[in-house]
Amino acid sequence: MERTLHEPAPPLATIAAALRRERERVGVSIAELARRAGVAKSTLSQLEAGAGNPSIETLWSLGVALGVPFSRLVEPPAPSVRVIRAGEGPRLSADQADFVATLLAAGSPHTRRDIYVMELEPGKPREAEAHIPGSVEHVVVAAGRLKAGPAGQPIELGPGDYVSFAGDVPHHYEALEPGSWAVLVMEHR
Amino acid sequence: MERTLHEPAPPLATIAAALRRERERVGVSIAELARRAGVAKSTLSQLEAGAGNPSIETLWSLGVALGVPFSRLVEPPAPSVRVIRAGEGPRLSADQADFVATLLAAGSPHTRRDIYVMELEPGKPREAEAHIPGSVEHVVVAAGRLKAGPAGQPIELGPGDYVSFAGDVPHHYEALEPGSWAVLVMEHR
DNA sequence: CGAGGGCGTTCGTCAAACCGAACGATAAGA
DNA sequence: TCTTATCGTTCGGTTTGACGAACGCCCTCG
Repeated sequence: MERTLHEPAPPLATIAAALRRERERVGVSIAELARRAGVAKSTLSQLEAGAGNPSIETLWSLGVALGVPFSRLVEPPAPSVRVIRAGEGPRLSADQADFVATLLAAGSPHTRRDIYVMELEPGKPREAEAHIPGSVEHVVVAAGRLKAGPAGQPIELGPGDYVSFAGDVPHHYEALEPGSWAVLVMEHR
Repeated sequence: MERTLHEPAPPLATIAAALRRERERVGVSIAELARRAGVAKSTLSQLEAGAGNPSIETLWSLGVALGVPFSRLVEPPAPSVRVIRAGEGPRLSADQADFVATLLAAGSPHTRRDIYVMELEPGKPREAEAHIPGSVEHVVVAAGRLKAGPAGQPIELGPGDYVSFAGDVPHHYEALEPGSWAVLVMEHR
């Protein structure tokens, strides 16, 4: 499997900046915030200074005391426009099939929806395990032909066709033509 | 430590479950994931066992190696076969532009995500009003070329290209070639 | 002026997160 | 069967993050 992972990126510096930003937004001192969060103010001081590598519990407490969701402290503010050119982006390849999925937009805990571009080649089909209960997969074929669906009732699809099915049972994808690809939206419960 | 009840959920057990779930989704062993993430497998083993309070850097490395956003590891996760053939389905056509959108899957209040297939023809571009605050649009071009994006910074896209941008400001879509179509995922909040 | 109380930083101690090595279990192959 | 590989877990040793106390600083009030 590959590792083309240019994740958003910087964890520690982001946290330092986010802590200071959110704390000043609330309008409270380091000492006061430390009191409310139940952490030593020395710890908080060093965190805002960019030093340190806080534990989850420490950072969680600070998030609660600040009244902001946890993710705001660890993820940089989202750029309004993101572009991922064809072929770019983090790729997840299955070892047992000619199958490459590119993650375009990962769902946050609140949106619960991942968007992939999935490229398949004829031959070995991709047999997918059952995912977590309640997940649903949506597929729109962009080019080529492919057979997809839960085990036992595969559907044959052409360009523009759409299918959705439960993802919490075993299912498979199989390309019928070379160069087939599709947009896959994976929806979680 | 005291915990406010407003905040979503406790982090410790969630992380253990999320790590295991995501790791099995990728289909990789503890040892392998530990290698990729650059952490001791003993650390990962104990984390999945529910013991421990990982540092940000440790958990971040695991998130990168798993190809999932950080927040999915720390916050709880918040049919059955439908087929819509190309050209079928409820169509929404704009009056002022050569633009047809087909609703494939409407988002429930819980999923907050609509999936469309959008067909455009060159000529009059589609100028979209600003939607409700917090909405995000995701576009994957399936065929043709189109220019899309918020007013002022349009992006030119070809097959396979992906772009996402805030939907709560005016934006537009414009086909540059005949027969252009794209998958549009509209995300609400 | 000097006492008091707030602030943010620095320092020494201690618990624990992280690591590497060793362990038993399981599976594939000679 | 014996070997070899990988798996996940457990066990000391080391590193380091969290803590509390002490420090210097700037106010304000007596």
